[in-house]
Order: sequence, then structure tokens, then C-alpha cells
Amino acid sequence: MEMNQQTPVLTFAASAFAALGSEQRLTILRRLVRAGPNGMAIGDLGEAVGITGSVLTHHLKQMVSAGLLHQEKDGRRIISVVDYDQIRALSDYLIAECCADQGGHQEGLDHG
Amino acid sequence: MEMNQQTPVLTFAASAFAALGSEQRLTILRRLVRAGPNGMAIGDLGEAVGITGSVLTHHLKQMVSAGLLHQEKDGRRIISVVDYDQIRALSDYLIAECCADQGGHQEGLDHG
DNA sequence: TCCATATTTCTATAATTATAGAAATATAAA
DNA sequence: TTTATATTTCTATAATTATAGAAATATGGA
Repeated sequence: MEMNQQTPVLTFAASAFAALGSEQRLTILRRLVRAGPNGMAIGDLGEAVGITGSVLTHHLKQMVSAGLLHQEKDGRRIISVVDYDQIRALSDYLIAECCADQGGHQEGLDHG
Repeated sequence: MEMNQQTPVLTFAASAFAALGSEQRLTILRRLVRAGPNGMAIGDLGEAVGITGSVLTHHLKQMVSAGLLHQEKDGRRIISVVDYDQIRALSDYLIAECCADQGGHQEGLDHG
């Protein structure tokens, strides 16, 4: 199930946090962030972080499905690129929803 | 395994994000945030969010273990209180680590 | 002390996620 | 077209997490 704009905020957030909830995936994400907006081929990524093959595919799939990454084809390579806006949205969610009445509260968000 | 100051950042972050990665737990957390720094007894919390008994205990345990909450005794009630600082730290991590080179980068963090 | 309440632990089962090898698919280059 | 590379899908198994009822523990009040 891929997340889109119709997905309720709670569902998106839970799915995205779950996708961040693994040391391996955080490591993968950090490496992709370092790669910047040009992204990185799966093979190179795997070599860089020491996670390859079907396990890497499995983790990337979860992150794509949660909306943290997207992928583009470049010949026979698949380039993974971080969706920075989604990550920012998640960080904002955390402050807005989870620090309400503690100085970070914002009114008017629709929780779906 | 309870998180403390010695826990590597990556391990804390992965564990905390995993603890946020469930709609039920996000719902619980939001209710506890609304309760503010006085927290909320488990029974009242369960009634409010519609998750009770061993399932609620199970979720709270994960959140406490990840450092998102702590618990205090008040007679025979157990009061759960959000650790706002930890949530802020998590939000900061997301921006610092995962939006680096995209405008949110900070130097000098030790990734453990 | 006895009782009611609050919460946890125990136990079991279901569901999901993780790990990994092998085969399959897709594509570019020779 | 053949070959090598890149990645996925398939399959299987292990590990973790979720759900839930029942029994156990802890505490305050009658």
C-alpha cells in the first residue's frame, strides 16, 4: 500500500515512523541523504552500507511505500532519492502533535 | 532494554521511531500529550483511547522502553507522562540527520 | 482482615517483519 | 544475439510484534 495525499495523517505518520524504526533503515536513509537530490543506485548504496540483495530491496520497499523515498530508473540502475519534504513533514508532525501545550502546539491540523 | 544516555544515538532513534510506528501508539501518545505534564492513569487513558488491559500495557511498555514516556506511581494508579524532551530530540534528529545538505544540516553530532 | 480496583504477568496464537539463497526479469554493452 | 550486470521476486525460515483472556500482584479503603 503506497501512501498518497488522501492517506489520513495518522496512517501516514505511523507508517513513516515504522519505516524509520530500524537501525538498518536509518543507516540506509542517512547514506541516501548524503547522496543528495541526485540519489544513489541500489548497488552502490548496498556496497556503502553493507546491506545487499533482497534484504536491501525489502527495506527500500518499505521506505518507498511509506513515502520517505522515491525511485527513478537510469538504464538498468534504480536510483533511490530521499523525499525531504516528507521527512520534514514527519518532524513537524512530531512537534505539532506530540509537544502540544509544551510550546510547539499548532492549531487547525486535521487528523483524518 | 531501557534506553539511557549511554545508548548510541542510532539505537535510540531506531527504537523511538519504532515505538511511534503504530497508529494505536500514536493515538495513545497524543492523548497523553493532551494530558500534559501531570500525565494520566492507565485506566483513564485506556478508556479514552479504547485500548485496554494487556494490549495497552504492551504498547506503553514499548514507549517507556524507548524513552518516550516515563511512569510514576500514585497509590494504586500508574501515571504515564510524556518525555517531551525526548520527542523534541527525535524531531531534531530527523531534521539534522535526514535533511542534511537540504537546509537543515548541523555539524558535529556524534552518531555513536 | 477482607474486598474492590488497577495494572501486570503469563500463556497462547496470529500477524507482521527480517533474513537470505536461488531463480527470474530487465537492460545495456559487446 | 549473447553476455554480464542490476535488481526483483519467489520461497522458506526465524524473529519480533500484536492481540487477548486468565491468573497474579499490589494497593487503598471499608
